[in-house]
Amino acid sequence: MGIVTSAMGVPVPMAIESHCDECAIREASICEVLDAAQLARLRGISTVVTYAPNAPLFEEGSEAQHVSNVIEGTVTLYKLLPDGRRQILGFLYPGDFVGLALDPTYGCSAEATTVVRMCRFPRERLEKMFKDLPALEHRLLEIAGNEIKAAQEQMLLLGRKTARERLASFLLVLSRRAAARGRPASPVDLPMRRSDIGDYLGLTIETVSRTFTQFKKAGLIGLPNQSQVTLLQREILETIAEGN
Amino acid sequence: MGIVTSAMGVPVPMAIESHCDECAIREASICEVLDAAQLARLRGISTVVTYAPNAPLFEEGSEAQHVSNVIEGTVTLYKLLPDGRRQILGFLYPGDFVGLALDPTYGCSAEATTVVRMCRFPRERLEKMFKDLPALEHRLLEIAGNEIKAAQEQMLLLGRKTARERLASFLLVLSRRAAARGRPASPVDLPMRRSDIGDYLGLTIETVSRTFTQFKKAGLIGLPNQSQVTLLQREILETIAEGN
DNA sequence: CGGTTCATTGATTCGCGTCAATGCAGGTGG
DNA sequence: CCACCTGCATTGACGCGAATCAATGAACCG
Repeated sequence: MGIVTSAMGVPVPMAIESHCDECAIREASICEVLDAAQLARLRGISTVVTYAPNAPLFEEGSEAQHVSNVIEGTVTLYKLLPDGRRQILGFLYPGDFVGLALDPTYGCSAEATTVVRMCRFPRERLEKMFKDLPALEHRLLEIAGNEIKAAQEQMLLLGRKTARERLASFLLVLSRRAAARGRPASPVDLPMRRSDIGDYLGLTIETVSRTFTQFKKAGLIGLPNQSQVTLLQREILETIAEGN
Repeated sequence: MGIVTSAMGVPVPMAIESHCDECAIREASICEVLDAAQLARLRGISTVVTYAPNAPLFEEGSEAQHVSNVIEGTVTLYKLLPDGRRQILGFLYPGDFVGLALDPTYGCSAEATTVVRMCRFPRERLEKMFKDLPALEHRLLEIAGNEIKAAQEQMLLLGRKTARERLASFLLVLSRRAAARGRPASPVDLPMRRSDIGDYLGLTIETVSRTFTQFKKAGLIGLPNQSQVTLLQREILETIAEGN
């Protein structure tokens, strides 16, 4: 493996690879809309980089030099208040897109939750490529639309749902997401810590923990270990998540 | 003026006009990136519609037939939980864009807050036009990026800020928005009701009201009437909004 | 084995929600 | 012109859900 942090504390990728022939997520990423020739051009400007867990990818307000696709692992996007309060905006999984193509500065910070491999494009070069590959821009607009919808759902959650409703919603989203990727819908993986879940749902660690045990005692979920949840009563969880 | 609601309760536009030569918001809307010839094509598929206050524009989950630009008035976007809890996702002002171009169903509901005039495009026809006018799609991607950033800021507010911080943030955003449109930054207009502010900030009417009077007593704002706020101590409000 | 990190659980506090009353402006009809 | 409504905003009293503070457990690791 490689360097994770330079002598000056500046984060740098752990490792840099190069190709995308056997890319595991190609059909889920921005490349899916391109034919072979176009893909070759895109590959020309892409680099695969690897980050260690907890490595910062970029910080809010800094110049957005790259735009990336997650290939492996999960990435946490968040914003901070000056006193340290944190709001996690999302957890990105393989296939997810990082960095708005057209904005020259990042609106939030990002760090690797697990070991992360990403396919990275220099933002400016990608942008120039839009002129020749309108399909690429179309695809990004599609992705942006999905993100907006997800953000709106999250605003409903943060503004109006109770702790129980938030956690139930969270578990179901993870479960559906896993199913959509061909993974089992039920033992749901939680690659993040309780504090991350809390910061994502606008709750404290303690409330997250208490709500987990409450669900467990009610027979709605099983907690085989800290990072897995079995959904035992999916329908009841769904009712809870919708606020009934 | 025209019909506001048909006999069957189906909402229909109050009035329909036609041109966009003296459009007040052209440079702020999606049209700004087009030259005269392109604009003529776009105009060909556009209609100006007017809605009365409280008229519903569309409902979550329904088919997205149009995509529009607000010309005049303000629009409220929101989501509901089955028991009636409401989260307002945003207030749209002249120049703002309604409806993600690429999604065939609406992810939220919308209604007119005031009298509203909008420039409306049939979604499918607009989409077809993308092929010839890539600049249009580029502009939409830009708009989507701004919306994502705003949504992220709002998630921070809803998940982590206190009532005071939320209201201060809200007033400042409105003030900056007004200034950016060449209006005075200080007596801020509140075209929406207290309950709308509450549903936008994830608070109750009462908390919004109490926080207003708290700010007023502290000399931070003035409340000449129910729908206007004078920002007397902008810097202090800014400190509060950032969480200090 | 002690140290570190994270999760759980309990006791208590507190900010905001809930419930209820009052105020206030605009509109309508007598 | 006034009495009365209606819709909103304000204010107060009280309660609750989640935060805070604090202790204990559990897993992992050098």
